[in-house]
Amino acid sequence: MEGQFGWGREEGGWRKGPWTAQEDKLLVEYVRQHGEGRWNSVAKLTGLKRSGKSCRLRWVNYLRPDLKRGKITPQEESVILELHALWGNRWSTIARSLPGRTDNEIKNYWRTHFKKGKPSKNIERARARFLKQRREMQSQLLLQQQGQDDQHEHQQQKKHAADHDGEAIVGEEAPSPAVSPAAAQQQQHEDLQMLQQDMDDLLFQFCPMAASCTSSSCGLLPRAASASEEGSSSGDHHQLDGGGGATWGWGSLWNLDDVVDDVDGGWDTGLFPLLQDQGLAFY
DNA sequence: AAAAAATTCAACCGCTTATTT
DNA sequence: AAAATAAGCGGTTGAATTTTT
Repeated sequence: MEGQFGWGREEGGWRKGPWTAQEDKLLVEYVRQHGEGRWNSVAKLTGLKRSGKSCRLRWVNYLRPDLKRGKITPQEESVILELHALWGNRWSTIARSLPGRTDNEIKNYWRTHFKKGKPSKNIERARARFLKQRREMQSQLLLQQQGQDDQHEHQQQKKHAADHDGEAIVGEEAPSPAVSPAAAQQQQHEDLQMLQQDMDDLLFQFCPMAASCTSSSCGLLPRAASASEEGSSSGDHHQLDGGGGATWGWGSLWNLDDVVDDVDGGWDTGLFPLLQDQGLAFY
């Protein structure tokens, strides 16, 4: 039997839910004989219990032979990034510049990777790991310090206030020439804290999202041609109403995912080694 | 090792636009 | 010219899968 899962049954005459291989076969056969379109007659002619809408969707998003399978490539990704910055959520428009990719696919990709406020999961994870690490480190340091810290009037050690809006850059501390051992310790401690802060900032900076998207990596014009596809109607896009548009967009190249996915080492090859040079370990 | 949380993505829905009758 | 039907679009859902705890 087939209706195994709760959603996948038929409802109001039409089957819904995931397509089976047999259904696909029927639809493919139909298209071979009759071409694309006239989706409502699929059910009549083939006995498939699917609405025309469902048939069209299945064909367009999955069965179409010119579809490109597999992961979105880095090149494709940057096209998506740029075009989205340019046009916002006009998925189908964007898809026209990515042969073999569907609007649905691009939409999904965007949502899972770049949805507002959500840096790539890799960054999130790295950051979570890092913060955890830092927490532990700090408490450890605190204990350590309490142990050997006698009576020191630490007057202005908290000089860097909490609201750091500046752009911290790693390593610009100059250790003062001659200092007592105790002071040196203190100094070291501060350095460490500062470094941690810096790393924190760095992680964020690593995810640019500053705009400046001039369509560089791909020669794509806003409204221009690309009409070569499907040959039918040429000017089919709706007017670019003032409302939509690029509400925001980050630049094109910050493919951390590439680094992470393609190179095996993940973060070991990216930012972290740099930080590890400072004598800090992660994981 | 198992349970919980997070992610993914195929497919749905409602709405708009285009085409046909 | 208007109503009806079909196609297209973008947002949303939720089962299956993967990752984390």
